[in-house]
Amino acid sequence: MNDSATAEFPSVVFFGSPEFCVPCLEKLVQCGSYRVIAAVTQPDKPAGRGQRLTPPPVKTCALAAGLPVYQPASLKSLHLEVRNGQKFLSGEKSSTALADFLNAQAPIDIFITCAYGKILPSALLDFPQCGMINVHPSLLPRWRGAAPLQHALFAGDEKTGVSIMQVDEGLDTGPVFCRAETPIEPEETIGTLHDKLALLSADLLLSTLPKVLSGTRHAVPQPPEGATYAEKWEEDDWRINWSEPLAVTLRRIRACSPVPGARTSITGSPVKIFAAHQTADQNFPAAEPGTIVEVNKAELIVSCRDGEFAAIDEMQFPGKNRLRIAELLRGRSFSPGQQFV
RNA sequence: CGCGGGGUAGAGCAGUCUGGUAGCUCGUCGGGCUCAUAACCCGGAGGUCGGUGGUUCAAAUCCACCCCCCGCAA
Repeated sequence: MNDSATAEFPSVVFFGSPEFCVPCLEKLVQCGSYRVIAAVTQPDKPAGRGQRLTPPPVKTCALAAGLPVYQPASLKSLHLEVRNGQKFLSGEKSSTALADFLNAQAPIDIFITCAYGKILPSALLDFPQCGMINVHPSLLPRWRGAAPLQHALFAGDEKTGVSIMQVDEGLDTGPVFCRAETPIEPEETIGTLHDKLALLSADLLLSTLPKVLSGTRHAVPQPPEGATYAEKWEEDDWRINWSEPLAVTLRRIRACSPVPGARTSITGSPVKIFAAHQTADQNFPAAEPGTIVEVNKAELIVSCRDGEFAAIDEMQFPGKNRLRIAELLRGRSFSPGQQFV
């Protein structure tokens, strides 16, 4: 056992699952200033075509870095007790191995979480010296919760960002150490925003972590005013309602592009729309929302509410590739009067 | 073995059920018309119909296996 070389580095355990938090884990490992002793992530799940068991991205990243990986199905049973001034975790079933591991590694300096995807019990929050901090991709207290990126984009916010906070019992309610802002560009999609904030998260984490560990940065409670919750971004949110104002429809499309794709349907066939814009020329006959008012070689123009018109730029039919509108129109014909529903 | 769709010219598609000359829109190349054009007219090039094997006088089409892509559901 020779840990004299590493003993001086703060020890951390990383809790995270999706692609979004991979840059955080990568930078944490690569910067060489921390002893990342394990990654905790969701269990492998059947995913994709064929339902093959698929590891969460964080697992793949952690294994590549040679880190131990724990994937408890549940953390609910974790319990903390103090014996002779020493903290001990105990857990049942799937969390037993993690509890044993953490006890063996104690004392641990800090737990870091980012998009782990499960509620973390208070027993865990109290175990490390500095508790647990969370990297949350919004400007807290705005957009606490599961889908802050989509909601910031869909609400038409002009800026968003990343907050690093002390985790407490509530849902993203803990005091905030540090925030970083970034503008939401007019053409921003969930894809571009995701990538941007994933990198910003990693940068902010690395710049904030030393101050948190040294106690030189204190967390400030979130102001109660301005708190909003970003519910999960689900199927209802993906569906285009052509009776909504055009601006809402365009933001919905951007908040769903490239995944999962904003849904609508035409002539009985479901379709996804990935990009659209407001037409410069608004000189089309008034028509029911969702009605095709103009089709030519390069354009498919749809009526929305209030005499506004959307030109569809990218669309996909089931079983087919996602296509720019001009390509799609070569193999498929539409006529004015047809309805998107 | 989760369910389903698909692979045909550079792009997007039809043709497959009911086997019998390889087709459409666009692009591309050449020519024409025009003050001009992304418009229009004429002409050309470009395909071993995803792969392998089988059935047949004959396979894009029917049968078997394989490869790749996409959608749904989780």
